Amino acid sequence: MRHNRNFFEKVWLITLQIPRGRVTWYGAIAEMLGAPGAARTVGWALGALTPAQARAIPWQRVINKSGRCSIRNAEHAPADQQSRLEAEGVIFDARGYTDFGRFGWSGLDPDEVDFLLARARLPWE
DNA sequence: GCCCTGACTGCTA
DNA sequence: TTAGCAGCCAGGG
Repeated sequence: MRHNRNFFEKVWLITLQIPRGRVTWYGAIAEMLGAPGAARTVGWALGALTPAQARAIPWQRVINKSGRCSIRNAEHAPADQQSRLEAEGVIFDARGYTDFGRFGWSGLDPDEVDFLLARARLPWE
């Protein structure tokens, strides 16, 4: 497949598809984009959102694979991300872990990703 | 093209 | 169970 968008934009488009009250992890998004080892780059892409863009992208629904919030951003602390998710109905235990079995997003099939990247627009486009 | 950075991961101790 | 560490990869300088 061939896309004109850069990796960051692809990450944002995928993130937009995560339903309210569901979460996924960095590596899962990287895998959907055909770059299984690029989990760190996914985190970087979300960190690169401007404050205005961050209001349009549900970045809080992407957490690390262990089920915890690992955000490191000047604008937001892990506790902020967790409370945003709790406001959507995601439950965390006392140690800050959530259960992918209950709140995990099933993700997109390769053909769905293909269609999305070819057709979807980012909110500010 | 080389080098550094980062909201990650999986393995080892 | 937690901590450290090396590999990971796209962008930017």
